[in-house]
Amino acid sequence: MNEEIFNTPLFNGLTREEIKTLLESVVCQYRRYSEGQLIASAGEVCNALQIVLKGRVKGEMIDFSGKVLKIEEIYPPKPLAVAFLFGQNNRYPVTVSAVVPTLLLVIPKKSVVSLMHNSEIFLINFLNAISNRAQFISGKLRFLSFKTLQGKLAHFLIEQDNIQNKNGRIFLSKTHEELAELFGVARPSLSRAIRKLHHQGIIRCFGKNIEIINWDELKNIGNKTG
Amino acid sequence: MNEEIFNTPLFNGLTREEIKTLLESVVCQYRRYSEGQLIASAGEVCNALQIVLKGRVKGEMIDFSGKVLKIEEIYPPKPLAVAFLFGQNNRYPVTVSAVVPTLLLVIPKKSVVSLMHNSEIFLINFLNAISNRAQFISGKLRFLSFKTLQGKLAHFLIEQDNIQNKNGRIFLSKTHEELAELFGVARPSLSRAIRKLHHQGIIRCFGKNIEIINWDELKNIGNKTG
DNA sequence: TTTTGTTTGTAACATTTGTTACATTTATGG
DNA sequence: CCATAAATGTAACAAATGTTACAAACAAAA
Repeated sequence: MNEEIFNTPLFNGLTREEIKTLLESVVCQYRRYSEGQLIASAGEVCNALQIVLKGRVKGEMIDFSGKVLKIEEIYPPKPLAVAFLFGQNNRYPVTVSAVVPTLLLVIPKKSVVSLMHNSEIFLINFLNAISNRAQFISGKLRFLSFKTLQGKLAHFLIEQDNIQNKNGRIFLSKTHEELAELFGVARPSLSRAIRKLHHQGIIRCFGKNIEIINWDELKNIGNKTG
Repeated sequence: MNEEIFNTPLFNGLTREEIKTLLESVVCQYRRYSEGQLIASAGEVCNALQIVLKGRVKGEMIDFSGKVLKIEEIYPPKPLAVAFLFGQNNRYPVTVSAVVPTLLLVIPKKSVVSLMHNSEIFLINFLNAISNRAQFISGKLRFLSFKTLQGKLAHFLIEQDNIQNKNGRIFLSKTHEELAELFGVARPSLSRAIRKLHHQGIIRCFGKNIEIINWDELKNIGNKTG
């Protein structure tokens, strides 16, 4: 039995013995994939829970015209597409393949239901997993709902201040390039937006450190959402 | 017992008797709200499942500066914030209030867990509800990821054709105003985008009817995502 | 230190979208 | 049928962002 199984958030709060017993009570299997091998195509029905135990897996969105668009990577010991096992349209939204040699634990939908019946802890963990996913996407969506770049930036800075809790002194752990990517804009545009806030006397910049000076104004800018 | 309870998707596949028995086995209550009354504030911990049985409920997002931003309305017999009952950050993302006099069925989180234990059908229904929500948001996110208006429009038209399945003949059930709102752009901008596709010979317009002529080009436009 | 590559600042210009305004068409009620 | 309101087409201009290019600053390695 692979060691990573015991670290999966889905089995959080269960002892090793309990996990073993649970898994022995249902049908499930290991599956190995070689580098680059296809795991599931976008649109394919998702009828099993898959947990990455070794290696790495990526999801790619393929466009109407066949161009590859976006990538999300999943590392052990995380499950894969939890929010697409149930629901009306339970199909993979992306094409999934192994980045490196990968080991998956595959648990058929029926077995997942059995597990939820046999263990309330697993049930709660599974609900948490889906909910976390929904909440994560929901946050992203809210972020994108800010129409202007200034709005996104202001929102981001305020959020970062909440997280870092350094009283208006924020350290950017990402490069401008990465931030621009996150915001969905070009890098020079982000530079401009930062410069503008600086010139307006709302923030002060020292390299990767930013200090918020005028809170009221910053919050007002975050205002314009659409 | 309110009639709408038997129509809730969460009790789909259960007989009236089964639903009655189930609900009598757990703690839950009705709650009435008058017009405009606050049901839950954004940020408040969500520790009960709420089902709208009568009336109407709205969710409003409130901004850093206190301005109201977006509204989503929920009608009977739908549940409220299913994706925020579990998960790490199980707090209401929006402020919820009653639009008209409203009756809610409130089922505490613990009772929900009991229900899932007592009825596999309810369990599956609940999983479906959360998953549907996640899938819905996920789709919206993918939609917003198209950077250009032309891209969004192209994506929308192709999607509509898939849904309506009329071989490239699409009927718009929404006004341009509503579509523009959906796309997050101004109405004249949407008009321009449509006109452009028209002038390029990619689509033909007859009032609310649109016909796709050049599929390849349309798909190529949807290509530009970011 | 020098060298090299990465990150950042900034400018000029192109493109896209927003805003406003108004004419035209299309529904709707009387 | 007319009268009115709503929805749509379109133009002119403003504002925001993308694109490209290059220089300056910084970091890591030789």
